[in-house]
Amino acid sequence: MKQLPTPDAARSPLHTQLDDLAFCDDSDFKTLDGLLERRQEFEAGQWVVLEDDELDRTWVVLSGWAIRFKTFEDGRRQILEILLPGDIIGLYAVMLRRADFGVETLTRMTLAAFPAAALIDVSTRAPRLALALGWLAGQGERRLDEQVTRVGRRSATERMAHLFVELYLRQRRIGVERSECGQFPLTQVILADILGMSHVHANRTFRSLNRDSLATFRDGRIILQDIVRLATRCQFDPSYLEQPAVPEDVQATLGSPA
Amino acid sequence: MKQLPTPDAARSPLHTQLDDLAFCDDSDFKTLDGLLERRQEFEAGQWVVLEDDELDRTWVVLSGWAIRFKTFEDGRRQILEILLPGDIIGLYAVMLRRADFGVETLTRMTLAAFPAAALIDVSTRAPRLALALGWLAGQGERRLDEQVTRVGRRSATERMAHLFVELYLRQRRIGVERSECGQFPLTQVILADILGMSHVHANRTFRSLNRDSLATFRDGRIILQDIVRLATRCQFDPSYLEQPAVPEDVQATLGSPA
DNA sequence: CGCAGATTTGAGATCTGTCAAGGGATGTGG
DNA sequence: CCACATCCCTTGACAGATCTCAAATCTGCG
Repeated sequence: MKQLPTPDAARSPLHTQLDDLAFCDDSDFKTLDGLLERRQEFEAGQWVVLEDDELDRTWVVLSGWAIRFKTFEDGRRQILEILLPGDIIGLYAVMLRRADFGVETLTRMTLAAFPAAALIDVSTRAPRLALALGWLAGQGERRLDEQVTRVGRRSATERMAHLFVELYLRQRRIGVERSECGQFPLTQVILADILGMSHVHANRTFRSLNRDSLATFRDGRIILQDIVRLATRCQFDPSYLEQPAVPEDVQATLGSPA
Repeated sequence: MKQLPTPDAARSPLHTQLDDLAFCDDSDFKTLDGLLERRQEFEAGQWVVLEDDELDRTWVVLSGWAIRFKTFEDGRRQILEILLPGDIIGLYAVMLRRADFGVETLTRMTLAAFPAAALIDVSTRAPRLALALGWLAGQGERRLDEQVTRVGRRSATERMAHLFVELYLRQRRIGVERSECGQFPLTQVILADILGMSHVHANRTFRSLNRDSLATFRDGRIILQDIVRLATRCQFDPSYLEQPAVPEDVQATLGSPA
């Protein structure tokens, strides 16, 4: 059975994601909350993870936006993904104890540290929760697959429209207010580095969407005006974002939530 | 302590990868072999996983080459990664019970089926092994990060050189004969779909490397002629392929191999 | 031989990057 | 309040990269 949202609003995005699985129960959430002891605030533009850092903890995003990226010596930068509330940063990287990427905040942000040791405990102490975290990691991998195809096989306009629709749907899922959906704190330089193009071309591409009344810019934020036409423009297929149900055999093996 | 290679040659690539961790012992390998019951042969050009298939098992590559990819309705295709012996296909996808990608063999291939149920068992029955598999998955994710960067932020020549060096190093790791290293069963159409370019441009790019005596083509295979200069050409940084040591606290928690 | 698939090349159109410059908003110090 | 710096958005011009279309060549195979 689905759980009601936790009173603690700051933690709800992760719970919302896990709730969608209809799989964890209150005791799992208690275990999770126990593991997420250290909470930490960041300002916009701060580094959370340095490239090539040794990594002894992973982070859970409670609020705010961040980017995960790689840079070259010559200054080129590729953003691998946008991190939103409910996302987990570097679940595997922490197992390897090394970050091959940097993480930087785009807005004020609340994060919860997830010590490496806890990750190993969790599989024995709360196998259902461990599976749920693996589930989230799987979601992240599916998004990364889509990022490869977006950058590799779509035109500039398609790339941008596709990213916008993805972000919109991810906001919807984590329970962002309807009126706040489709508003992104992204600069055009950041868009360029996500989509693998120069910032000049990112501007031209955005202006083109803007001329077609698909997106606009106000108060430092990108605002989507017509999701449906954006999705049409890039033949958006939302299946890679969908949350599949938990198979029955898995439920049988691990036991249903209370 | 490192284990000696298993007598069963066909299974050795996976063991080799796991051996590098110096982490699993004989009983772990026995457990692994027990899980990999169904072995299956494929011809070149066969489908292993259909796009949008329901997925009730994952596969371990024992020998041969394959690609994991996505296609569009209009025929565009993006190859997400090259699969080599020792790689695991869709470890997370199987948890989600759905493949958002296809897998197709490039050569004759031996695969071992890894039933979904076994994945859930393994974390309780052989936690060290479960961790080792997570490790491998982490390696795969790091490669995917690099694929995003390669496609998004490198020139055509850099992309191709970078892919070649990666494949060479991966062959080295899994114990391919020195004389066989740097020989790839890849067509230029496949190269194009990995690197996010047209096959015409893939040809021109390859010809350019060929003119510089960096790579050549013989008997249907690409053959690298000068790894060092290829690596220089794309400022190759091998750190994303390196196998970090198992942290001491992890060893302490799970116990050392016998 | 004839076919299918793969490589190769040329020509022209299109896309994208680089360089350069200007404008607007914001913040700081005088 | 102004001067100034900074950051971001915007645009034009041009060079270079890449795509598409088309066709020729080559190779393995039945």
